[in-house]
Amino acid sequence: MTDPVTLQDVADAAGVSIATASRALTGKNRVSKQTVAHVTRVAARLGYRPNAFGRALREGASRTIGVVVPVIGNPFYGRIVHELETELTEHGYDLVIADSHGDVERERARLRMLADRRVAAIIIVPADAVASADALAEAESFAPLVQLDRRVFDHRGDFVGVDNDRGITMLLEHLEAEGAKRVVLVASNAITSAGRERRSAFERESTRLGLEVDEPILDEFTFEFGRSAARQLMTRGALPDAVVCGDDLIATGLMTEIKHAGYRVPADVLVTGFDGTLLADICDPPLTTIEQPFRELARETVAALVRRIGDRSSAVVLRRVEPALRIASSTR
Amino acid sequence: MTDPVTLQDVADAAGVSIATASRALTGKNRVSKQTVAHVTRVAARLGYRPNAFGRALREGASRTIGVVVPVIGNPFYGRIVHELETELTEHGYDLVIADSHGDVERERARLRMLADRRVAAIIIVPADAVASADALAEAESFAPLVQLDRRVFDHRGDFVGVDNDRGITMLLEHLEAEGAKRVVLVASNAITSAGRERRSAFERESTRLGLEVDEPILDEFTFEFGRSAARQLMTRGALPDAVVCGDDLIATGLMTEIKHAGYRVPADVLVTGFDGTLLADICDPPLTTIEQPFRELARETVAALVRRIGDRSSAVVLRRVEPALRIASSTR
DNA sequence: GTGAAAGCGCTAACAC
DNA sequence: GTGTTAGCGCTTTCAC
Repeated sequence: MTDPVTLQDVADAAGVSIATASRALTGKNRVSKQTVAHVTRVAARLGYRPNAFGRALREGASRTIGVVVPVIGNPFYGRIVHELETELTEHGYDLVIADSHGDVERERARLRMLADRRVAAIIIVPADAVASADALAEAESFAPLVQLDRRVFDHRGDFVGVDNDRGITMLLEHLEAEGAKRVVLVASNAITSAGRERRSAFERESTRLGLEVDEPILDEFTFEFGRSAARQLMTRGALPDAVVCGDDLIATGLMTEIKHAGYRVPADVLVTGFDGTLLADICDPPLTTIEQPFRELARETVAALVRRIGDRSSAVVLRRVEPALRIASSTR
Repeated sequence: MTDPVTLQDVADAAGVSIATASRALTGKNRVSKQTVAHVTRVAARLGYRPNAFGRALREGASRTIGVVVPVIGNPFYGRIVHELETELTEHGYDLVIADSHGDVERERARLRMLADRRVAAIIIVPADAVASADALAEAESFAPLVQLDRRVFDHRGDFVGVDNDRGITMLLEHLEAEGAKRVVLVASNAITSAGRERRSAFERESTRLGLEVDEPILDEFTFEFGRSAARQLMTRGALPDAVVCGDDLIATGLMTEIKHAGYRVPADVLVTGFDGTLLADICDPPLTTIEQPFRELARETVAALVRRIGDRSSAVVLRRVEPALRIASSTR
């Protein structure tokens, strides 16, 4: 580890002042072409890399975006982060990732960390639609903030997410067309806007379509819960015609356990997921699910962010992106 | 967004000097308990947050670790990153994530970004066991660096990874015990140490066990390739007794396509994966695979990192972690 | 077109 | 136990 080369070193080696070296390298001000070429060459020869702290300290802001998600290991968020990384890199931003583990206190701590680092802005999938409010408000006093996928009810701020209502509606209409008469919802009981939206759409649409609705089973977004929900469902007696799951993870867990008990999907029961992750392709039968437009979500989120960074007082953005119904063998 | 509160603001409001305020808040030097309490209270009231740049600039290093993985969206790396996040946070470090997209040039760019940010150290899963050498050497001149999961052949540096040789050996012994006589390898052709190790272990052990070996099919670590490999395999004529796949993603893709063509797993052919991700539980039948000890890998990596940060000249660490064979229905 | 110098926020060495 | 001050690397006035 050699001593880092500073701008002063470059200036000395090039025989110019540090100011000229700075101007030559950033290219922002009038410097002779000759000097620019010379300094650039010297910098390259010395292996000069600008110190991001010096620059950020001076400029009062970094070129870094903080991203907070509940669980990076969840395929859905993994995919989201991947797309955000691609999109942000194209805009010249770096990414700092934080994992809230779905816990509000941890989320607060991670947001403070991002604030300390003077990130240019924050993208967050809030852990809780109610309890995250304080931490979000605090964070927003430090940096522009955009909510992704879920939003906090009391927080007036930018939001980009899929149209959950539309997704559930498409699923139920599809199930009804496939002949389902009795349905049940298996989802997370975490207090999230996405969960609420999906649940209320489920209730409204099942009524509208004249479907019989069993008592929902609610817990968390995990494969394990999907399995446990299946067991609960089977002890209730006759299975409903269709199970609408909160996400692909729950759906695959549930399907695994149901098949294990000797039932067949879709012959005995239809099953649907939500998100359109890889899991939906991998399970057997492949899962009918709602495809989240990952690329578009990332693009819209970054667009909102850039707008917000440019003008903190611009109108609040509430962007609903259209999902797609992906029909597979689990429902026909 | 109110103007950020600086240490000077706190000092003024508390009626002490900036140095005292600094000492009171960092708690590193002798200050009266009274002053500490007072300054702490004032800082909290003002909503003071230390500027990480000022601190890092002064201290010459940040409390941030850079992590570079090929694809964050891949469940295996998603899981790895999640565990690293947990472990690093416990040590008081933050995490900056970068995605190399498996591309050497992009990897170089991301490593430079991390160097610019003066990360305290770097954890990397190199994209290429040969072509990544230059970028790694350059990065290591800026910050301590630990390789995880894969290593660069020409790079003498710390490495933590699973014992791939042992994993493949366990798989083949298991397959042989299940009666397999003819086997084939379906894996990535990317030049990675893990790939090489698994492949040479496959060749050596299949010979040792007296197994007949078909020509391997090599491409990339994706679900899609798994499917395409299955099609290639089926056009060759009679299927082998067992297919050993480079990772769970390939295995699940392959299994999907094989079943689609009417073959049964494990009745017609045995299939194994590698990594022990969620995918192995979700597919049907569940996949026999090699379980990577994710927690332990993360722990060992961070331990090596901390050691290296503490003493840049300490002996090179080459840590092989023991995998476990997880037997499931795909092989019996 | 270029140089000198101030200052971003912080910590630590040095006084007292 | 507390205050004063230098300086980390950088950009940007302000002179010339």
